[in-house]
Amino acid sequence: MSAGKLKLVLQDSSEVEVEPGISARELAEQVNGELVERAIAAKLDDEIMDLARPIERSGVLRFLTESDDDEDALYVLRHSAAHVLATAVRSIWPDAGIGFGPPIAEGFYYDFDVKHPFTPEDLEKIEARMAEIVAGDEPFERREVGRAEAKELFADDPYKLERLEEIPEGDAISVYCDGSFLDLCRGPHLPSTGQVKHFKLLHAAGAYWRGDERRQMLQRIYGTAFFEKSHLEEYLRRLEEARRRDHRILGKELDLFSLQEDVGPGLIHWHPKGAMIQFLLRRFLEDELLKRGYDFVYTPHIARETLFRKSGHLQAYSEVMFPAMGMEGEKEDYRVKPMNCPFHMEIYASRQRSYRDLPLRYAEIASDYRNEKSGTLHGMLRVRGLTMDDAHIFCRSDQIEDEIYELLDLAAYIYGTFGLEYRLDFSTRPQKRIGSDEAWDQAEDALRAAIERRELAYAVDAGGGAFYGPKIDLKFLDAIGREWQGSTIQLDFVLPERFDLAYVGADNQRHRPVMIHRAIYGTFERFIGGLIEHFAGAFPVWLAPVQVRVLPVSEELDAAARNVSEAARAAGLRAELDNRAETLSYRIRDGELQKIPYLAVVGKREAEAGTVAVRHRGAEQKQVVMPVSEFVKQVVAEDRSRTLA
RNA sequence: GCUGACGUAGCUCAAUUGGCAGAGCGGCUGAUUUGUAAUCAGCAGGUUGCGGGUUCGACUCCCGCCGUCAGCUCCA
Repeated sequence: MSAGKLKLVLQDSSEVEVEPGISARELAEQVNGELVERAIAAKLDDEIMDLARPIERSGVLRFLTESDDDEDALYVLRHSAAHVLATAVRSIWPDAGIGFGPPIAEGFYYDFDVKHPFTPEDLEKIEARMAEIVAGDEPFERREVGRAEAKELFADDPYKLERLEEIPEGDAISVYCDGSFLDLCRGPHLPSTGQVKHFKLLHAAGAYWRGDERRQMLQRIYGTAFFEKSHLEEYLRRLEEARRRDHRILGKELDLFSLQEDVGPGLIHWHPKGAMIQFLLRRFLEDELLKRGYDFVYTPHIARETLFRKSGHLQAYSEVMFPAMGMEGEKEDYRVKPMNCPFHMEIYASRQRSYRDLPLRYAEIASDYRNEKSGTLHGMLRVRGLTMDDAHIFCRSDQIEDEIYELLDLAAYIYGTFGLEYRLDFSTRPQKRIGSDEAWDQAEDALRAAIERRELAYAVDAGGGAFYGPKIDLKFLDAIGREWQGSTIQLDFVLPERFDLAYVGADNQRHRPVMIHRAIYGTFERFIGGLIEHFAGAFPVWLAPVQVRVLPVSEELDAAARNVSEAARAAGLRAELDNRAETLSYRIRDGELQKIPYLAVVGKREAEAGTVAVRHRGAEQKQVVMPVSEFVKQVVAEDRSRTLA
C-alpha cells in the first residue's frame, strides 16, 4: 500500500486505495458512476456516514442505496425525515423548543416544547409543510463546530444546550442544516430533503424530556417514512390489519371477555367462551405440572399487613398494592395480595423440612390485585386483577441449575404447543441489591449454565435483575411483532431470609433453602390476550371454545342434526346446534365470522346416509362429506394432538 | 400518574351556526323451510358516560368527575 493512502474494501470485495479525505461520493464517482445516482450514504465498517463526509481511515466500505430492505438505509431516511418534521414545525411555530428526534424501529419521532399541544389539524398542516420542504430539495449540510460556537448557535434551545453539556470534551460537535433549520445532531443524513420521498405523520402524544416523569413534558410527533410509496401504503395497511386482530376488538366480536365501568378499570370479566379458553389452558398446564412433580396449594386473597411487612412488600411494593382495609375491632389492617409468594413461604415454614424433601414445588393458580397506573392499562395485556400460574420452588443451592433447566424445558414445551416464538432475557445483578457477591456469582452461574445446557439463544440485560436475585424472562412475540413478557423465572435470596426458612441437611445442620419464583404463562389475562392476537381469533381446535357447530339444512332435519352434535359431545367435543330459522347461507356466514373450526351441515342426503357435509375453517376444499363417526373421530384426534392448524 | 383525543341504542356510526335524537347490523315477533359467507316484513330498544353550569332551549358551549384510546413513565 502506498504511503499515506487508505485501503477500502468495497462490497464486491474489490479493494481500492484512496487518498485520505476523499468523500464517499467522490469515491462512488471513481468506482461506478451509476452508484452516485443511487447512493444515499455510506457505511464504513460499523459507522454510517454522509456521502459528503471525508473518509479518514481504512476499512470495509459499503454504499447505502434507496432500499426499504436495508435497515441502515431506512435509519438514515427516517432520521432525515425527523429533521424535515422539525424544519416544518419550526417554520410554523418559530419559538417551538426542540428536543430529540431519532429514527426508531418503524419510523421516527421528534419532541417539541410548544405552548399548545398539537391537534390532528396541526399534523395535517405540518405534513403539508413537510411536503413543501421535500419539494424544495434543500441539501443537508454537516458542519463541525467548536463548543463555544455551538453554545451560541443553540443559545435559545435549552434542551440542545443540555445535550451539548454531555458531549465529552474532545469529541467532535456536529450540526446539520437543511434550509433554515439548524440542529445539533450526530447525523448521518441523506444528501438532501428531496430524498425523503414517502412519509406519514401518525400521531402526537406527550413524552417526558429524557423519559423522566419528574421533568418537562414535551409533545412528540410520530411518523414513518419509506423509499417506496408501495411500502408506505403496505405499512399503513399493516397497521389496519393489526387493528383487526386486536384482542380488544376480537374479544368483543367473539364474546370472550369484557371490562365494566361499574366494576373498575383493568378488571377482566371472562365470558363463557373466554373462560373456556382459560379453563383449557389451566387443565393443560396442571396436567403437565403433576407429571413434573409439583404440589398444588391454595392460599387466601387477603392477609394482615404483618405478612407483607415481613415479606417486605409493604416497604418495597406498596405503591402497587391496593389500600389497607380497616376492620372494626381489629388492630391490624388487611391487604389484598399483589403476589402469592409470602403465603407459600408460610406453608414451607409451617413445619420442619429435610434436605430429602427438596426440591419442593408449590403451584397455585391465583388471583392477585395490583393497582397499576391508570394510563398503563391495556385490554387484557395489562390489568389490575391478574390470574397468575404461579409457583415457588424451594431447593438447595446445588439443585438450582437442574431446576432452572427443567423450567426452561417446561416453558419450551408450553410455548411450542401454542406455536409461540419467544426470546430469552437473562437479567443480572443490579447496582442496588442484597446478598453477597458469592451468592450472586453462584446464582448467575447456575442460571447461565442451565440456559447454555439447553443451547438457547439469550440476551443479557446487565443490571436488570431484581434486587433480590437474577432472573430469566421469556418474551413472546404476537403476530404483529409486538413483544410481551410472559414467563419469568426469578431466583430469590431475600424471602427465605426474611421468613427464616430452613432445612436440615445431611450434616444435621440448619441450612437456608433457595427459592425460585416462576410463572410460565405469566398471567392468563396477558397470555390469552396474546393468544387471541397470535391466532387472530381463529383458535386451533384444541383451544376453540366451540369446536363444532352443526347446521340442519331445514327444520325437519333438526333431529338428525341434534344427533350429530350429541355424538360429538359424547366424544368430549365442544359442539353446538344452530337450528335458527335463518337460511343456511346466513348460518354458515355467522359460523365463519365466529371462526368456528368445523361447521357440519346435515341435509336430507346426509341424514339418510349417516354422514355430514363438513366445512373446515380455512381448508382448501370447501366441504367434505364423511360419515358422522369418522368426522367425530377426526376432530377428537385433532383435539387430542393439539394440532395448531 | 402525566399529555392529548374521544365517550350518542347490544355493536359500528350519523345528527347544519345551540332548535323534535337517526341508520345499518344485532335482538324480538311473524311469514318463509331454506344445500354452503347476509330471505322478507313489523316491533322494541336512548335521562346522548356521570354531576354541575350557561341559555327561552344543550348530544352540541363551559367546569368537575368516571371511563376508553394513543404515547410517556412503569411492568406479568
